[in-house]
Amino acid sequence: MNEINQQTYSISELSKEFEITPRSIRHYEQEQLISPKRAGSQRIYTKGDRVRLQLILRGKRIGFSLAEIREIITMYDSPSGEQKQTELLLDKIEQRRKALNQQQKDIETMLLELNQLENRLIK
Amino acid sequence: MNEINQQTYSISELSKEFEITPRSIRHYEQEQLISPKRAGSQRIYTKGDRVRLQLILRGKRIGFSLAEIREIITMYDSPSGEQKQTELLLDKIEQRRKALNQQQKDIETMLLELNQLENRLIK
DNA sequence: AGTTACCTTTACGTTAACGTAAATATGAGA
DNA sequence: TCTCATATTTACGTTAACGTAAAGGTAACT
Repeated sequence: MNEINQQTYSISELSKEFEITPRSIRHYEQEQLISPKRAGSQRIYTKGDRVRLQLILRGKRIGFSLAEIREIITMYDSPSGEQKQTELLLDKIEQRRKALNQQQKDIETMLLELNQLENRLIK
Repeated sequence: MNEINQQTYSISELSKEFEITPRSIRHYEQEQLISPKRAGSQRIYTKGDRVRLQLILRGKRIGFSLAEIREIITMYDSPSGEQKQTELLLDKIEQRRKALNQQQKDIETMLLELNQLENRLIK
């Protein structure tokens, strides 16, 4: 039992599921964030591609640029072989983490401010 | 003891403190996010303006557009008088909160993924 | 064979958030 | 008075992230 359960998706299927335009998905491909296979000229997306698309959209919601998301993605795709490269990756991971932690703080303060504002209004 | 401790800032002082260009600050003014007083033609920023600028930058770090930030700011400046308006404001607050909660989730998943990636590299 | 529903590539258009340059004003110090 | 630092307004330029045609290919009904 091999080669079974290889579900794939068309571009319109994914665009409907995630509520984005096909144009956006093609744009992400053009920006090297995703690389679907082809059947002739038609793009075919695997489950892995779908996961990657989810990662892209998650990054966008957090406010990352496509360039930043590409950096993250290429970290995932790194051969994980050479030591020097690994150091660099760990560095970048640490940077990302710091930015994300800062965002967490920012979000929490903003949530607090919203609460205060709400209280002012309700009172 | 009134009218004391009214510290103010010039545009370059604020731009240095927050590591942004004066151009950006003027842009925020043009977009109605801040409204400093003037001494002749020169802009003079009060402590309140400074706080507002911090709010702007915090919003930016979270990934908000200037338009969204302006919405939040105008919520703060609302007269808090009419009931109908108040309802609308509470609605918008709720929307903001939902978006922020989603972002918190997104950030946490991304932090988890970074951890996994790191473990893969260290192992 | 004709229409319909998707798909493709190419390419110009648009918006946000500034960058950058030019020309000008102003107060402080040498 | 001259120069320097800092300020102003005006306006065109730039980049990212798509939007929006336009022109055409392909597989499946009718």
